[in-house]
Order: sequence, then structure tokens, then C-alpha cells
Amino acid sequence: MPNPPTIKEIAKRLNLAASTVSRALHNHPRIGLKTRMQVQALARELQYEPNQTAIFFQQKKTFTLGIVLPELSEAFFSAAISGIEDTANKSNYMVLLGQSHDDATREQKIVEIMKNHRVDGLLVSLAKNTVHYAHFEMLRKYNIPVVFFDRIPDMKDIHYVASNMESGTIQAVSFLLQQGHRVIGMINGPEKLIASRQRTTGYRKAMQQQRLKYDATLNVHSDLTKEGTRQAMQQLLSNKRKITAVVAFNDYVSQDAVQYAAEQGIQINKDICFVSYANLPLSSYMAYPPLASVEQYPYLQGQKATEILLDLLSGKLAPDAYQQIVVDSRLVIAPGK
Amino acid sequence: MPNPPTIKEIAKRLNLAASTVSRALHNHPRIGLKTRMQVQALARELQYEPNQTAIFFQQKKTFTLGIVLPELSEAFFSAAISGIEDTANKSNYMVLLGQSHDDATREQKIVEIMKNHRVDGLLVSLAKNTVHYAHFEMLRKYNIPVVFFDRIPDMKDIHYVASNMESGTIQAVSFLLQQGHRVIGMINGPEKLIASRQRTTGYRKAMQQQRLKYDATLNVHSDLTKEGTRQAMQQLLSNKRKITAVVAFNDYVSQDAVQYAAEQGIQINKDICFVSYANLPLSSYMAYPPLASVEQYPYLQGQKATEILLDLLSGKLAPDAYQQIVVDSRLVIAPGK
DNA sequence: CTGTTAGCGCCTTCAA
DNA sequence: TTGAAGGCGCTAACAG
Repeated sequence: MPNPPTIKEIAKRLNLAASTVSRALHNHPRIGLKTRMQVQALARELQYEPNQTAIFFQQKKTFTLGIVLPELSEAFFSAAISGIEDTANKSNYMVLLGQSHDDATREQKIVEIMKNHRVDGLLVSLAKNTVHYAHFEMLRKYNIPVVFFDRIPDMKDIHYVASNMESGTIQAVSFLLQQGHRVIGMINGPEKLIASRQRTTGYRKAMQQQRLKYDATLNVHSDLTKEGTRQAMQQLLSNKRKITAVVAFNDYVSQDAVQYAAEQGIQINKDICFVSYANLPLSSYMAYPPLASVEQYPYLQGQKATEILLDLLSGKLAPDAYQQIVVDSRLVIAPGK
Repeated sequence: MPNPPTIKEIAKRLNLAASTVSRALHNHPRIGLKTRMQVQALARELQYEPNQTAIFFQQKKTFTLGIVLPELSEAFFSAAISGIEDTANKSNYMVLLGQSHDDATREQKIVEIMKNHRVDGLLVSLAKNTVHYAHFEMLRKYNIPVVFFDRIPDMKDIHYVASNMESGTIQAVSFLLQQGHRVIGMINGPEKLIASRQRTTGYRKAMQQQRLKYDATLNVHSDLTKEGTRQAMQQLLSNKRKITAVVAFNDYVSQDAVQYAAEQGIQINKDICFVSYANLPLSSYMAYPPLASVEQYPYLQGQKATEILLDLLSGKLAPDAYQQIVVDSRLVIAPGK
């Protein structure tokens, strides 16, 4: 019930100045050994704990990182946040969470609030429909550094960590080619997404490497809804050429496509093989786990993004030394395939 | 680059006292209309934003709730946190995150740090191996209220929200009995868990209701590892009586048991039906989705726990008016079953 | 080595 | 209706 002990309280009891106590507590070099001891002993006795809010205020620093991301229920993000949290904690930072639920307006509000809470820095993965970046630009004025990860804006002069879908896609398509597949369908995402374009490029390059012709009609787009994916799969199935393999935008898309194909009487992994991008956990429990899967290393991405942010905060990195890290995605072949 | 504008700054420019500006900004009643306007206009112009850290310090309140939970990658918790965040945000609270990764020591540290960050209150779901609650007891001294959810401690005088597994279990077993099953196995969790005991009780009661005898040898325990579950399933299969249905502790356990059974040549959902507790997303993509599943309403639990905490903080609820909310779990039958 | 002073930005008395 | 003063807890600059 009595108010928590303060530095002043300790000072009074010991007939010292508050500043002396402060110094003693911080093991300041030029403080007498015995005063230091006295102070620390009394502090322990009173269970003194510095009032962080006072320190935050005074130091203009809150040791808090804001995290803005679309959805924690997506496995990718819940893995990423562990990378973030673990890294932040190591440097004594805490983590303030805000989910945009893929809503640009909400994202904007969260950023605003976090700015007001005076977070030291921000880690952001964009909402699906974010097209204006003013709320991020504004943070420069407040000297709040931002590092984007995974879903990054189409802007110059930013820090980011993202995975390059190209490398994984090349590997995936090459893997299929090597298995003898020649007509490979791709269910891609919305055309404007960078990640979709990377997949397309990867697909082309893999074909080129084998001096095969790239057939644009085999690269179809889904809006990532179940229905959109089913239509995309339908489109592939009605192609003049008979596909024997599909590279799907992600595991959800893959599963929807698989379901549709199965309904059409197609033998999964026999008539048509599926390869996908890993974002579902427990694929070992799935009815038709993909043959192989492109891993995006979410934990690592979270970790790297946080390291950059911390370096920015500690001054180890200049604000305009823009870090743009690309984590190569990599094909992981399902065990036994 | 110029420091963010302060109340003082505005005051100086307008030849007013800081206190007047403060009042004008807050629409204090007895402030002249035109001064109010002037102040607000200039504030807008300078893009004045109150310095929250100063306010936190001065008001001894941070509008921040700490959340301590085991693992966001568990679907239950990522759903729960959305309930928490949404509810908190509605009352202008932010959310500070800490994952214990099911490590009691880490949990303790997180609580300590959150206390120092002066969170206004705490929402906690315990680590698996937490047995001492001293770090929570201590919070009373600091007047930081705690509401536990889902994984709650075995203590008197706490606030909590948890689901009662009993009701759902009764429904699950009754459902199976109704379908004609007479020898029903249960793969339960560690015996000391409250949730395990509730399942046992539910099982018993459902049998009693039909004047059937409860057979303890059909209620086996898994330590929740894959291996433990396989052993448990093995134990059930070697029971003298031939089981035709299994109630599994959760979806993970269910899937492991299913895998093991399938390996033994058992026809899933034909020789043996499985019923489980919902914590896996996308069960529609699973090879053998459970026939029915006990829903635990994680979003709702998060929401209710947060409402209690907010009421505690607003004084609407007395600290010692211990809220102990039980959210009844409910059997959800898979579509078409 | 230690004390004094001052100030971070805001709000809340108490006075005028 | 407004101003002046004081203080939240801590640190840092400047004195001794």
C-alpha cells in the first residue's frame, strides 16, 4: 500500500543526495565503496525498483519496439514474431503488438498510436491493401526508424528484410523438370504483388536454364480466395496442354487446388504433383502434403529485421544506410520423395 | 529535426501559460472560447501530439496490458490474442507481448520486466511447467491486477477465464454413445492437469447418464509427445475390449493417434472413429479430420479475460471481487457427419 | 567523492 | 477566465 520506494526515499534515510543514490545504484566509479554498499543494501531491503516510466520519460527512450503485422494466426507471422521477440529481448527491448488484420486503415491507426506511445522503432509487415505510405514517411520526422519485413512497400530508401521467391521458385521448377515433368502449371498470386512477379521470373529462368520455352498460359493467377484458386486450377486443367505438375502460390492455395483437382477425379501426386511454399504447419498431417515446399525462414527474417532495427537504434547503423536484406528461399523436399 | 512541439511551446507563442494551453486542449469548461480556438488551431498547425511518456509518468498509468502466454504458434493462443488485442484497443489500451515458450523461468522474467515497464495489468496463460506462483503474488503489492486465462494456476483468490472441458467431453462421449459406440477409449493428458481431470469427469458423467459403467482402463494418459501418444494408442488397442471410438486430448494427439492406428492397419472412421478438441486450424485439409471436435472459443476467452481486466482497471470491479468465468466448451460436429 | 540545481512534459492545485 | 507554482522520479551538468 505504501508507494513504491524511490531514490529520494533512500536518499533521505541515508542522509544522502538523490543523485548520489542514483550513482551508487549504477555503480558509478567515483562513489565511495561504503556508501555504495549502504545504498545497495537499503535498496535491496526496500525492494527498490527504478520507475521505468520516469526513466523512459527522462531518457526519451522506451526500450519498446512496435510490431505491426497482418495476422498472427498465419503461421508465417507467428514464427516471425518469435524471431523478433527473442532478438529484442536479448537487448532488453520489449515488444508492442498490433495486428492490422490486413486492413490498411487499421494499420494506419496502429502506427499512429505506436508513435504516440513513443516506441523506439517499428517492425512492419504491410496489410494486403496498403497502397499509401504516408503514415510511415511521417515517422522520419519523429526519428522513429522502421524496418519492413516480408510484405514490404514499393519504396526507395527503406530498410527491409524479405525473402526472394525467385530462388526458391527456380529450385522448385528445376526439381520438377528433373523429375521429368514438362508441362508445369503455376497458380500465382495477384499480379501486382512483388512476390508474384518473383515467382513468374523464377519460373521463366528455370525454363530458360533448360532451354525450354516459357508458356504464359500455364501461369495463372488466383486472388487467393478459395474460389479464386479453384477457378485458377480449373483454368490450368482446361489448358490444351496436359499439366503434370503444379507450383502453387502457397500452402493454402495448394490445398484448395488439390481439393478441386481431387473432386475432378484427378489422382494427386500421380496424375499431378504439387509443389508449394511453406506456410502451413503440420503438413505431415495433411491429406496430400506437397511433394516439396519452398521454405521462407520466417523466424530468421524476424530476427534479421530486428537486428537491423537494434543497430539503427544503437547508432551502429546510420539511418540512411539502407539495409535491404534478401533471404533466399529454398526448396525443401518432403522426406522420402 | 526540431524537437516535437510541447505544450510550453504553444504557450510561449500565444503568450499564455502552459496550464491554460493544457486546459484548452482538454476542452476544460472554463476556458474562453477564443483562447480555446487559438490554442487548438495552433496545436493542429504545429501538429502537436502530447508526449505520452510524460503522461504515463505523471499519471502513473501506461495504458498498456502485458500478455504472457506460452506459444503464439499454437492456434489457440493466436486466436486468443486477437480477442485480447481487439478488446484492449477498443479502450485505448495497447498490448505488450511476452511468450514464455512454456518455460517457467522465462515466464518469471517476463513478468518481472513487465512489472518494471509498469504495465497497468496482466493477462496470463501459464507455462506448462509453472508450479510456483510467487511472481504473480508479488504483483499484488504493486497493484497490478492479473487475469489468467486457459492455463490457470491452482490458486484461490484469482481472476480467471477458462473453458470447462467437462461439458464438451460429456457432449462428445454422449454423441459417440448415441452413434452406437459402446467401447470408447480416451487418450487423456498428464494426470495433474486440471483439463485432464475435467475430461475424465466428463467421460464418467456421460457414461453415468446412460447408466453405463465407467471403465478406467479405457482412459489412458499421454505426455502429449508424439511417442507418448503412440504408446497410449497402443495401450488402447491392446485393451481386452475392442474400442470403436477414441476421444483424444487435442487435435495434435488425435493426429498422432490416427497415424499410429493407420499404421496398424486400422480403418480410420470405420473401425475406429476419432473425436477431438479443436486447436488445429484447417482441419478440412487434414487426411483424417476428426468426426467431431470440442470447441474452446479462444477468441471469446481472450475477450472476456480482457474485459475483466479493464473493469478492474477502471474500478468498475473491486480487486477482490474475484471473477472466475468458465466458458463452456461445446461439441461441434463436422459438416456432413 | 558527494551535493546542488535544473529540467524532461504534463497536469493539478492554489491564487488572482 | 487565466497564471504561477509545484511535483511526478530520475539523471546529468556543474560545483564543491
